[in-house]
Amino acid sequence: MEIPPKYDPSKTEEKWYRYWMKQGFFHSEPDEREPYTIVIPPPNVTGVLHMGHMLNNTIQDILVRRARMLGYNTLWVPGTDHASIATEARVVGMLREKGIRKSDLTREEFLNYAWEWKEKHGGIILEQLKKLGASCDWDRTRFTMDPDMSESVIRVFVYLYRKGYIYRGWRMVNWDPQAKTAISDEEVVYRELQSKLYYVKYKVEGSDEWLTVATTRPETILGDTAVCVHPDDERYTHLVGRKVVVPMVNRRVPVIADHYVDPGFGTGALKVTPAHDENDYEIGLRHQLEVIDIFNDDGTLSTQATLFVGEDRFAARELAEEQLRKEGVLEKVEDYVNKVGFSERTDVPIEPRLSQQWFLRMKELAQPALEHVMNNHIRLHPAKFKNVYRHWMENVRDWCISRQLWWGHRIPAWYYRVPGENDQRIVVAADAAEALELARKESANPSLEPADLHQDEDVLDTWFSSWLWPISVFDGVRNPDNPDFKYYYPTNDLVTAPEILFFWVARMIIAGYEFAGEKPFHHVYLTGIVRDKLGRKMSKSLGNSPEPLELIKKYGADGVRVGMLLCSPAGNDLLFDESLTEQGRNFGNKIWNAFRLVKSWKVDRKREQPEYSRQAAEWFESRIQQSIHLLNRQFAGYKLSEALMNLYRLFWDEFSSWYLEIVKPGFQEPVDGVTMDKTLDFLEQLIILLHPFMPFITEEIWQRLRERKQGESVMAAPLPRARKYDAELVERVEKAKQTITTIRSIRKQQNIPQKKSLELLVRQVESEYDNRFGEVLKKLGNLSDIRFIDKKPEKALSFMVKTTEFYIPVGDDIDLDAERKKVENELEYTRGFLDSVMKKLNNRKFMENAPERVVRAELNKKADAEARIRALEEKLAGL
RNA sequence: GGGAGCUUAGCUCAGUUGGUUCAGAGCACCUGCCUUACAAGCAGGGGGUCACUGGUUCGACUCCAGUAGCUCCCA
Repeated sequence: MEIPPKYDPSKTEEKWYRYWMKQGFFHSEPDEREPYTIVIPPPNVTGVLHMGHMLNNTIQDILVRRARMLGYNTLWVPGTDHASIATEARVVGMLREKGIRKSDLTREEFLNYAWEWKEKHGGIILEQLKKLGASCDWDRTRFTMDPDMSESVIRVFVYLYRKGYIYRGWRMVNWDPQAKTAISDEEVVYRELQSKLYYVKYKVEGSDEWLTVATTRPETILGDTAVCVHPDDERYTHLVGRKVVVPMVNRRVPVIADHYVDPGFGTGALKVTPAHDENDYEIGLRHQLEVIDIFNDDGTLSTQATLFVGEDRFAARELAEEQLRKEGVLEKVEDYVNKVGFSERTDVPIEPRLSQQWFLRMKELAQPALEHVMNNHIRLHPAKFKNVYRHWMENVRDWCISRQLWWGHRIPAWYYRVPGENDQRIVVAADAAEALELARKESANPSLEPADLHQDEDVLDTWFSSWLWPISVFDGVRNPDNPDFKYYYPTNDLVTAPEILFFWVARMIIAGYEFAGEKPFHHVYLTGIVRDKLGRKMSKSLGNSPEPLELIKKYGADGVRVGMLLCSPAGNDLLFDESLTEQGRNFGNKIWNAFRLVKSWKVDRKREQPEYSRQAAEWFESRIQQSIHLLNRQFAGYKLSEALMNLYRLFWDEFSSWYLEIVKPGFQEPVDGVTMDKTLDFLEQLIILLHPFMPFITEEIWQRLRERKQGESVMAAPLPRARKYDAELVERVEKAKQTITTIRSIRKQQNIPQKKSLELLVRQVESEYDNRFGEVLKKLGNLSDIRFIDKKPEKALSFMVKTTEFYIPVGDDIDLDAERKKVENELEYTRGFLDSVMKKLNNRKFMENAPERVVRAELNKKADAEARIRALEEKLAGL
């Protein structure tokens, strides 16, 4: 069969993925083997594949495929999360296009639309992962709102509430006025903004004096309930305790003193708006200030503001500026750069807002999670993230877990009234029936009806379900004794981005210890962020992100995988460039052509194996082992980039450029049987080693390499184990290779064509030249003969490898001057080298303090250098 | 403002407890080749005062201190 000279991924990738699926290779059930488990970081159900996913899932697939080939019972659980805010925004947008407003719908109607949307669009990203070759067990695909997963979330909420970890309280939260929900601290991104600093005069009551404050948000003056100065600020001590009049609203508010104020900023006087600034709120608490909330939930001004009611907060800012100017109290306006928080979800500026939310107390829960990372029970790769992790965990703050949305897990809290009490009572229970029962009991009122109870309208933060992911995908919350959970948990590796170390990883660890009594995973591999060549984060708005599926189409999934990995040492950001995927594709083509060459050989079983081929096979046997040892170390340290480079060089340099070139039969000549078998065997080993990185091309070649039965696959081939090998042999060949390279170099310098065969003379005076690979030398160097001599020959080019002198007789056309110059240069260098060695050896302290090993090494260097110098001097004399 | 980390070839990065072949790899670059496996290739080659300054040491890319620049996280 004719094999095309270029590898075409489009002809193989679909075919083999279907084959693997059909054979059920990705599926796992518990058995007697040791398990190896990864749960996918569930991508957002609204998401489409981006470069970050490509990297992340390539790495997971490599780990999973390797584990499978090492004989583990391997499971990679795929799935998606429901992404409350993002999905709800998407659905609201879709409805708007149909002319439907969310506010016109009941909760149930809205959720019907949302589910419809999810069923239709929710699986795109998982389909895309298949194109990448991801060997997930698709039979186990999970979604964070699956019934059993939802039940787990509710159970956990009830459990934590009853344990006293969950409470409801007023807090300053990060309010997203567009999504109309609170978001967590972690979902706020701070950006520097060019804004203005307004200096506004407040009239001191009962005097002619004015007090000037500086603010970036003049519209919030409407909610001012105090002006604050530093207690030690002498400019203002006489005013403390007096009252000032708030402009625009003419409210009388006290001047208070608090250490929070920075006397150096602005005028040293701070206007205090407890409802709209976290620090002001704290000050308000300390000084029992009134709280006036001037905003509605959509960021417009409320009736409490009294002015500009119904205007958007930014319009109100301009109106306020105008009004202040009109009142003559706007002293000046300066340009000012400040940091403003934006919602990660909707990208609108966050409004600090006082609202009633549900919180999870974190301090205590975080303890075991902190310890087990610090003591390496759970290992972070690279370990530098331990510091960051510790810092966060030691300063962990309570987690706001409620969101003012409908799409998600509705908070299982019910409110009801007891006659004679002002505040509603709360019951927390797994469902309405249980809640009713509880409420009846707690209120001692058995006549309470379902209609008397009203469930909280909010849903839980999405992370409040994904923190259970490693447990709940195996139903470990509800059924901790089920066989899947017992077998697959804890999982082995988690692969994710450092960006969500706290959002998700830390919380999963917390959940693991709290709900399963055991860590969720042994290792966390933190990938870098995919950036463009210029180091900018890839984003839709910049348009600097390549379309992953287009890349796959262009370079093949294997090429893209290699490209991603080539630039991604763990934890470092990777500067992605399309040329890397090109390199990946080229590597695939190299593999393809090596395969093509070997397959093209005609075999003559009667033919005897040439000596050079025997030598090459003997060497490569050890060489491949050397790489396997290294590979195992690299995987143990999660150095996947290096592992790939190791194989890349093994295949390209060692196997293709050296081994194949040695054993390659002459034009139209057959190869002997022994060499053919050996070569096929080497190639097969290399293909197997490469499979986790490049699943498709390796399957294609593996299937063609030998007769295979239906149902067989390289996926199931055992990975070659590390065995003992002859390291010295590898070293010797390195010397032989160096000799060949030098001969080639000389040919090039002297314009001697490769076709012209040469004689190589070896002079062994002080060193022992090893001619074990002489036949290899002859073939690759095109040498007619290798002879040993005692005396330097006339009219010969010379070179040295280590301490061995080599000569190539070239007759009359030798450039004596150039040759002399070359030798002189080398002499000078070697003498300098000897000097530096002698400096050490003559240093008494060195001889006393340095370990014997090092001293011996220096003595060896001395001997070598002296031998070399003698040889060079003789050579020079002969010229 | 607080914390962490980084700085090695044009680019992206390795460099394991300070000591042989410790200054390395890939890409890029230069030169010569369309040599019937591969031009998505082959052969050969150049390139770095290891950010800077000082200290410890017989010996520093490696340890310590300071300086400069960059990045990230948190407030």
